[in-house]
Amino acid sequence: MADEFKQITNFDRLIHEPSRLAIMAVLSACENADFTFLLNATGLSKGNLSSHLSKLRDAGYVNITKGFKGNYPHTTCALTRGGRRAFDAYRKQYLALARRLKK
Amino acid sequence: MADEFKQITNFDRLIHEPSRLAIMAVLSACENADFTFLLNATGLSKGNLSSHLSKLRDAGYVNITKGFKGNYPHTTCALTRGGRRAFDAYRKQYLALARRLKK
DNA sequence: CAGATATGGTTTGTACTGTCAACTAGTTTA
DNA sequence: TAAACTAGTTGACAGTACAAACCATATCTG
Repeated sequence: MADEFKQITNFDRLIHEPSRLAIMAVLSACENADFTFLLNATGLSKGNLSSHLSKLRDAGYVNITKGFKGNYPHTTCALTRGGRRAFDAYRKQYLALARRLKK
Repeated sequence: MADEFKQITNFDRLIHEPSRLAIMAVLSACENADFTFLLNATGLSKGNLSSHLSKLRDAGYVNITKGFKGNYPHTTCALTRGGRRAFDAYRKQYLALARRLKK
């Protein structure tokens, strides 16, 4: 039958979590994005976004750069090479299951 | 831009969890399955499978029937109507994101 | 100038969840 | 009768997500 179902349990949970999946999806599309932009794009609360970003940074998936824009602090995020690789791998698994579910 | 990314955070987490997603995917394909079959199909441990099944039953997504097959206890599981509906809804969201990720 | 409000976040607390190891309960084998 | 197997369930523990509170600074408002 299908190892495909077994594969599901191997999804990268760090990415699979909906909040982080949204973040990763946005970042993979936008190349780099600031905190406020992610806030709007994902609909997450600030606290949530902050902690998920920290987790993704700790995993080495995103790079967080803090600086200033005018007088306000300003945080920009981008996928690292590793993050992009991890997301590509996830995407592959995701799409494999999608093909299964389509039928 | 895209509400699609916001939609991600609305995934039904009960189904989205990889272990349960595997279970639901199998059940949606097989119409009804016994414990051992699910064990093999998903690769989960018995304890894990048991507790996830309980959760899905508590949510009203699967129906669990206990009986005997010969002398051994025997548990069969099937999606309820509600479970099938929920899974269909999830599938729709899943595939919508898949289309996004394909590009 | 004092106070209120906005920006851009971080930290904390709580409640939930997933997972594995250990256990129950009965059956077969030798 | 003792060991090993089938078919599960339960308990304990670690990890997580989320909201609410908090912080620092900057800019308006009267």
